[in-house]
Amino acid sequence: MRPTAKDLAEAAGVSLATIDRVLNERPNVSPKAARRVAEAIERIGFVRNPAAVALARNKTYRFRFVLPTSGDQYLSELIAGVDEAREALRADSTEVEAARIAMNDPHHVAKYLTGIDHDALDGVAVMAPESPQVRDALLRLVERGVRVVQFLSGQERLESADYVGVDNFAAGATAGKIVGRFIGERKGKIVIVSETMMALDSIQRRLGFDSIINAHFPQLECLPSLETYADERRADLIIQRTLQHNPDTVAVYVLSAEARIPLTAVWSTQEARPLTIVAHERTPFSEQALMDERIDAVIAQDPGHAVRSALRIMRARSDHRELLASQERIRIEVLLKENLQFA
Amino acid sequence: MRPTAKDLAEAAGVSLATIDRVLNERPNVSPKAARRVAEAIERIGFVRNPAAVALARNKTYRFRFVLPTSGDQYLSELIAGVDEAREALRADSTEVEAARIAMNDPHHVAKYLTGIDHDALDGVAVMAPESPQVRDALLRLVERGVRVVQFLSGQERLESADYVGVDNFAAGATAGKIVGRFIGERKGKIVIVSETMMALDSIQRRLGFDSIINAHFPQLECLPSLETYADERRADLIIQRTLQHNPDTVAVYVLSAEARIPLTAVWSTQEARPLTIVAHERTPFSEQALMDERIDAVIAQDPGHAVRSALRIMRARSDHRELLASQERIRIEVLLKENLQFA
DNA sequence: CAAGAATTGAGGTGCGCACCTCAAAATTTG
DNA sequence: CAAATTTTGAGGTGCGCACCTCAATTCTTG
Repeated sequence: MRPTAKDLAEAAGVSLATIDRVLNERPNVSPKAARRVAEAIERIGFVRNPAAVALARNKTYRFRFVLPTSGDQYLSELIAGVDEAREALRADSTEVEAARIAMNDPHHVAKYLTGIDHDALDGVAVMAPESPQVRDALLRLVERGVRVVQFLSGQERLESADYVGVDNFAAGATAGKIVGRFIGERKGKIVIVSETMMALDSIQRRLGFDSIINAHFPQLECLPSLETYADERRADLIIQRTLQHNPDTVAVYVLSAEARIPLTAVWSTQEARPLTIVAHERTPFSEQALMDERIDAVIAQDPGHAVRSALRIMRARSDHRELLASQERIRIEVLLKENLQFA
Repeated sequence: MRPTAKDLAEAAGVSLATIDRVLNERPNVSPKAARRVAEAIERIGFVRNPAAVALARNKTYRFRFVLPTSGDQYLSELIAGVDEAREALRADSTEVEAARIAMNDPHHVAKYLTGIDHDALDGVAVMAPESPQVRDALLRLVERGVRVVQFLSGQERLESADYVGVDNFAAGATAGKIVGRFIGERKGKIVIVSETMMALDSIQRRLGFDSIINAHFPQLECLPSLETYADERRADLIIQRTLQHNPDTVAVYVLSAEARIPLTAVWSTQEARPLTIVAHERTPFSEQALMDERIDAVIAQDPGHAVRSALRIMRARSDHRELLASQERIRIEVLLKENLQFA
């Protein structure tokens, strides 16, 4: 039989009350008693029954995802992931919500974060661009006892918070390797498109991409990043112009999550010439384009996994529990037409 | 406040005893009462508290992985995954064990499976090659109330069991696409090595690989599969001979989980000539070879994820619970040097 | 309509732990 | 050494549910 707290009390030669004080880190425990209990835990292999703990505590957890208002299909996938998790966790006394706020003004984001009621919320997963104000607001949240996860965004990593997402330098490098190897011996230029190069993740992806191309594929030349600012007209214009000025373009790399606008522009200008095209994130658009062989590869991070991972982390931190690191590593996935695997 | 069984009883206008009968599918419930309870569950949004259920049931789950005795590094990774899961689930009254049995004689495997004590075990995850006898033994286990998962192996899929693992045809196709695109325009032959072509998964991978090469890369020719039978001497011999007879070889595809023996043979014969090499499964060997750029890509299925998935499935089946399908899909990962991401 | 069967309700117990109170014992302090 | 303080123990309650018993009620069936 698995030992209970009562068995532990006997083994340690103390009362149940003292066991309770030790296990729940209550005050008024002598070092001697603490030692005896710790030793007994080791000796008899005591492990608290999480079901009993959960029942006795009878606590409901509240976690919030803070996501941008703007955003295209990938954001929808994320929202879907949050909804799915909310349903799945309803049974476990865990409330999951998603807030959408405008991310263009860091001051506004910081204000929102500061305004969060810290005893109504156990954790937040924040997807916001880097800014000192946001950074400070996050730190203050942590100080007030809210578990913070930096979520899929190009934030400077905080010591006191967890990060969920891929290494964007590596993601860019992976894209670079795929582009380089798919093109082969041919010489030519690579058009690189981004929504904005202000974001840290875009910068890191670009750096990773360039590092591989420069080191391994000297016959290829990366053009300066084109920024669409999520503006369709602007995207059409600059992409058309760039492709016309560079008839020796052999590849297009879209490093933002949303590839629809730039690639539509590419395909409208450029009908016959075969380009190697690599984009980021699995969305209905990129899925379809992979199936149609209009995109060669997609570098992705699974949004559902990211959401679940953030929740597991916040939950574990709330309970002062360890977590299984290997399960929380978000993979840099390489998707081809062949390994899409629809469920 | 979240509704409890008591609230549900009130809402349905029945007693707690009837609620208990309905929830736990006990006999002697009139259709009328069942309907009233079902309606009330919907109406007030009742969800059983899993912590309370677990505590009251006070059941310990026992799951066993049945793995082959032979096998190299990938099997070690699997065992490590099982060990990790065992530790993680110890708290949840779940015992996880791994049994190693010889898989060469299907009769022996079937006998082992038949000998399993079905009330001492809640579920088994079996990694065994296809055979009618094993298939029947698994079916009998299911009939006796043991949850069965067909685990990472080329079994014919059973209706009454779950499958954890990738679609091997798609995995082979993915390998084919990578090989084809990495080689580019060049003409040449592809050496394909397998431990054995008796296994269903090897056959499926080969079919997937061929289908892509034939359809998209007519300049490449797939040679007949070389079978090593896990014999180092034999591998050296046949691989050397094949490479010498086919000086126009441009790629090697190893479709078994263990790439060490065949690739060592390749590298020893073939020093200078640059070959595109694709193998399966992430192991210390394949990791190192990727880092050293002696392998170009690895097609992998995460063993840790597979183990956790199998356990989640067996647990959910035991509790008659639904599970989150999206979480249980094992991805066909494409690993390059760039996206290895050491933890 | 009576006897049998099926259904329902009331009530109790226990799962393992958190959280609380109060008194007793041990230790520290002036 | 006495008083103040800290530490410890005993004991109780409740979390939400599963599982059990027994009596009361309703429904079948010949």
